[in-house]
Amino acid sequence: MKPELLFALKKIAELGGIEDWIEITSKELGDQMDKSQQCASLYINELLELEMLLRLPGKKAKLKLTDKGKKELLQLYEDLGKILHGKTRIEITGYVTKGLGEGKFYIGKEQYSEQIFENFGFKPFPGTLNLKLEKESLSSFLMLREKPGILLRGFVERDRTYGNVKCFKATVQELMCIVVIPERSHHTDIMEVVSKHNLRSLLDLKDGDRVIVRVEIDGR
Amino acid sequence: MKPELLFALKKIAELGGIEDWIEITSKELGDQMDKSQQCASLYINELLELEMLLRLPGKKAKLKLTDKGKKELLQLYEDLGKILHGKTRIEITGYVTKGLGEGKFYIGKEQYSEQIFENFGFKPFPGTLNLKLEKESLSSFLMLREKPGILLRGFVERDRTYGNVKCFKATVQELMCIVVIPERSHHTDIMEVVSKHNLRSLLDLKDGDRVIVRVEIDGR
DNA sequence: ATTACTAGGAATCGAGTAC
DNA sequence: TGTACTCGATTCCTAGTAA
Repeated sequence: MKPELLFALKKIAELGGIEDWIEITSKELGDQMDKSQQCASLYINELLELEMLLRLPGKKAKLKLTDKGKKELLQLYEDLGKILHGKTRIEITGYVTKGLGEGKFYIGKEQYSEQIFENFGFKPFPGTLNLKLEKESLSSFLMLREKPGILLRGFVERDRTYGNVKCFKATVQELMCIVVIPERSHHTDIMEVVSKHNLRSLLDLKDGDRVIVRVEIDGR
Repeated sequence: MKPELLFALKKIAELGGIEDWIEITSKELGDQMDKSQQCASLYINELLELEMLLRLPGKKAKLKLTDKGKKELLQLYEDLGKILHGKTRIEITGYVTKGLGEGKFYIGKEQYSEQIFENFGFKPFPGTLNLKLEKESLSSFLMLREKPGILLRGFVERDRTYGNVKCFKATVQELMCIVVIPERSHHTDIMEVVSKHNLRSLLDLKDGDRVIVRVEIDGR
């Protein structure tokens, strides 16, 4: 990807194109970037071509980044974090919510909890803390799902297939825990956390409480 | 600054040029960036011109980013953080260490603590928690020092001049606290934190304990 | 070896303009 | 209004090569 394009993407994101459709003319974008209208128009078309941008036709065109576009910026952000701080530790914030998570179902299975013990050195409490993610954390979660993480291998039991589950070491209020992402889970804004303890009672969490999870990501 | 140059800078940083001198030829840099040797050579010279890079002459040249170069990357990192997460909250990590900080001296002064009360709503405990920063956090701290923060105005008392002090809202283990930076402090790797409480005893911290401080920075 | 000059070719950019 | 085309101008990149 060409640097100029990446900066155009950044500029569009900066103007609000990450969350919502923004109305912007190629002239305006050009002005923002100290480039001509024609040039900005070109950038937009190339970004559309690359499927990093969506456009709603109209008088003043409406623009919005695609997931692919967001990922491109997140990748750059993460790269820089790694370069500047030597590691990546991202914060994901959400609100405690009642289950419905698949996680509990998985963690209950001996085959999974055994693998957690092998990888993390403890047997998890057989329940998950479910967090409804803040809007601002969704992009980070999206990125996290792309990461390899630590794999708990799936298995088959009586005609039922249990898929792989990805784990990430994390902390909640300095307590070690694990973020659990079933490999074939759907696009969701719920994140599940497991721990040696019953986090809900240990931290005295109630539905709606705001929780910050710090997730560790491998340096590459 | 030209996008290509920024990416060259990023690449050099990625190869280790942030902390140490790295030996790299223009050919190698070119290969890394999918550009020709001549082009990479040009980038290097332009970055030297911009004072974002230092070079030690020799057979294989040694390169290292300057503070200005680091700041350029940090700025980009921060921009992206703001765009992607809507705010900037940086983590700075250090180890508890004994005083020598100027902070305690300042906080003891009624004129300062009164201003802290006005700005943050509490009277600080008359002592500071001093952290010797981790190497990885130094660049973040450098950046923080550049930020406006919240200003405690200095004053004059009996021929002695007390300078301005910058503050940043922060948390240590979910506890609200304030990072304090005397405006004319020297380049240092010690960061001082004040709080309503005696953090040292409340969190049972001993010299050498590792502490993560999360500092909030204004959205612009 | 490596760096950096020159010259030519390639791409990018912006003015004018059609739609 | 807007967008996006053509087409020179300019910038950027590379091959060749000198130091």
